[in-house]
Amino acid sequence: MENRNKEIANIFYRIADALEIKGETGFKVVAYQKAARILEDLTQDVQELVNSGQLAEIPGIGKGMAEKIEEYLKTGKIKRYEEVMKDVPEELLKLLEIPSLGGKTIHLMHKELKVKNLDDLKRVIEDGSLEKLYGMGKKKVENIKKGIELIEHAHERMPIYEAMTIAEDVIEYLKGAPGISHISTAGSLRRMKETIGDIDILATGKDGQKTIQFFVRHPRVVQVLAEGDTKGSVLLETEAGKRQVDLRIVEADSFGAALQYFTGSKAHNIKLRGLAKDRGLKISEYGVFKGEKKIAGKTEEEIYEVFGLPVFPPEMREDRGEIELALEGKLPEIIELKDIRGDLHVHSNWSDGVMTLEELVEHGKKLGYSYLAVCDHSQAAKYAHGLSPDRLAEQIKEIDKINARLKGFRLLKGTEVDILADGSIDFPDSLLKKLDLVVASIHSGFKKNVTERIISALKHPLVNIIGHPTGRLISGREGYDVDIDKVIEAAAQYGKILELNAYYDRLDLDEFNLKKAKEKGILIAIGTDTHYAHGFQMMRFGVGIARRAWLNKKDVLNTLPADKLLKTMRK
DNA sequence: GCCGTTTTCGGCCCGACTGTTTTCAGTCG
Repeated sequence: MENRNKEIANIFYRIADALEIKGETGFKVVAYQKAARILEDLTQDVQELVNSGQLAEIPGIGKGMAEKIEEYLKTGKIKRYEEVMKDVPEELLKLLEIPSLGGKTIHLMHKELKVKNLDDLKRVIEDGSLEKLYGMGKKKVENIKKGIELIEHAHERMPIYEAMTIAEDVIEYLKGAPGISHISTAGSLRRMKETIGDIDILATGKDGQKTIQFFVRHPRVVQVLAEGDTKGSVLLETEAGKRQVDLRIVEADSFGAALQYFTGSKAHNIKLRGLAKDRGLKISEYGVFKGEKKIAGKTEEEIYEVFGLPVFPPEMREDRGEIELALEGKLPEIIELKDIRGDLHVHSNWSDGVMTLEELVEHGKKLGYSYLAVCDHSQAAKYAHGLSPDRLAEQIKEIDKINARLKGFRLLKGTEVDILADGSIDFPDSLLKKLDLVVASIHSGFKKNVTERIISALKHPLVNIIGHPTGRLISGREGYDVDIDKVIEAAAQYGKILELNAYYDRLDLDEFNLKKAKEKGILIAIGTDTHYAHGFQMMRFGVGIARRAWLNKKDVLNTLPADKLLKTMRK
């Protein structure tokens, strides 16, 4: 069900690619891409919108798109797609992924040299026939060759934690550059997307050229892709492979405009530019202009203020309705990192963590939290030294002792208990009753009746939270065979809480499912699932994703003080 | 292909960079 939105989106993306190669006007290409993105962002099944006749009311979905969507829902096919693909070999679409190679050139090499795939392309590079085409030359071919190398050597998106670590390292390094100030991340990293393509950094500098020269001499640079006065682009060697980092240098007077511009998203910016146009203004990375006169540029506040708009949190800048709402003064408040009063999922050395209970307390206090929920594994999780019922009983006593000595901080007695193959819970009720909170998770049998098992856990009166509800791992696992919409439905029905696991490789629920959960009034618990001290830092990624889903402070359980949190839990 | 109380036709975000040209096209973000 849920995937039909995605299926149609993919077809639209492919039509867009094919049209680009066919040399259609760029506006059609953009129209298909926009429609595809709208479908991906929907929280409802597109069929529901068709049924209620609301489909064509969505801006960006016109008559043509609506017809094609309905056609797909009825017949499983879109004629226009098949038509378009008649002229464009399947494998040709993939060539668009090659940097510095676009639709026009692909069209040309397809028509003139009968290039149909990557191998053909390599051949016409080697035999020199590509270079002879009109408008081509030695350097263009050389750049295409480099582009091919780039995509063939690991260029997939990186997890946000990795990107953030690299960015912080580069920013630290750049502080030593001559004349530099105002350094910031930009792009999808600043918007806190769960994965990042290139790392974008923006700074102001007195001498752009010198700063860029300093930048490209970073000790881990293995290739310089571009080196100009205002822009540098490099590949850095990291443990995970080569990663691209771009640096832009602007004048202080344009910093806000550039930061706004390079933070994106592209769709958000296009909408903003449309607003500018309506008002006879022009907006670029240098500022907002009225005729020749620059009327804003120094800060993001200035830029947005021109349009009567607030400074959007970067996480909201996706053109998902934020601009329209803000124009009506109805932009919702979203949660902030400082609203978090504690971490609701941490492990100790009683199971597979490395920190003692005392160390957990120490770290929790240092972070300014007022509680941490100790959620060690249960006995079925043998690989993780899951606790037997006796050991858990012992841990409960130990935590009571520690809490008795504490003021203004407490360890919550929790568990991350396994949901077993038959949907039952790995601890007896008598023990669960002694806990402050019960997180139930799937850790085995990823393909066996997962939906039913999770729903039976949700029905269990002593289970409060479902941990990492889909089980996906960003860097390499699809997740359980689970119907997450049914799980969300059931959580709403039984008044239960779903976890946003903040560990960077999980971020589960993701932003789309969080949005669905919020719409059903479900409370979210954010926990880092940390097993070691550094892992507490994952909270910022969890909150970032929560912000991308527009969660409010009230949607998140651990913005509550401990007593209220416990009261909520007992309801 | 989408969209509209300044338009149902003619617009659609803007600029940098590169490489190919000799005034511009393609690609990118």
